[in-house]
Amino acid sequence: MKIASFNINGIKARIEALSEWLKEAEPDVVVLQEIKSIDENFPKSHFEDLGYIVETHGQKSFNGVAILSRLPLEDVSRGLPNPENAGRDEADDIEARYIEATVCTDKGSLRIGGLYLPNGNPVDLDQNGKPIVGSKYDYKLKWMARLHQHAQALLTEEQPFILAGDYNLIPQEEDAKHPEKWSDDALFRMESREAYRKLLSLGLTDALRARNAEPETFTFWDYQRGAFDKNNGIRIDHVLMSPQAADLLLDCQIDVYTRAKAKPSDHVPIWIQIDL
DNA sequence: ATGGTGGTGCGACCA
Repeated sequence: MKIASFNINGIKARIEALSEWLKEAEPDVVVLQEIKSIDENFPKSHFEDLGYIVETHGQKSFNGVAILSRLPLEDVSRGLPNPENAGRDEADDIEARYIEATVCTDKGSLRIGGLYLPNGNPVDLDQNGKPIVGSKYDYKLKWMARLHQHAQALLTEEQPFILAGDYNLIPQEEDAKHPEKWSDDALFRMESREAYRKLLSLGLTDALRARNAEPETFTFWDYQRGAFDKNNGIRIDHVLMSPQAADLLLDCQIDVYTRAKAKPSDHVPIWIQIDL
């Protein structure tokens, strides 16, 4: 089974590029981020005609995630659980950033979480250097804490799962062409990286690093200043795998070539092949 | 070096 993650930066602008890549790459399941569309406006039938089931979790103008699958999906859920505020504060879930479903085959099933982690910029700190409550950076870190709790809950179920998407997170210096330029950025700051490291230390495997040790392996290049031509990129789209899922991992690749095509997203797809 | 580009949806806001 081939499973991919792709931040498309707007379904309306990317319908051609996404369709072309689906035909070339033939993934069985794709999690999409930044569909920037409400559910009603997502071109569902277009992708159904290409052989995919479509499940969306959209919102107007910003964010929005989706799952496309050639295989049957079960138990689709939208939004990340919010244990701290369950039933009391819906504000944390206004932004559509998480969708999850189980994909079933003859050999077994796999739970797939598709996520669009908050960017977190600008970084607003108080006099003590702590993120100001209610700021974008605070929202990012709190969202990461919720993701951590959710991953913990999934691990206790002992079911193979993956968490794939745009993490808006540069894990290490080697994941940026110019790491020094990112030192105060929410994508690379200490608090963000620490939260990511803690998530991994639950026992999750970074699929790309498990299969690929090549330097300068990026998934995002800014549209400005010819960033792609200079390979001035960052690795922020990740596929994390539970121990049971990681045992099935066969390959992990990044489809860099899509960034050189007409009307590209600023991100490129990352995919895994698993023995399922 | 100041978002310089690009997306959404029609005025800003987001990345």
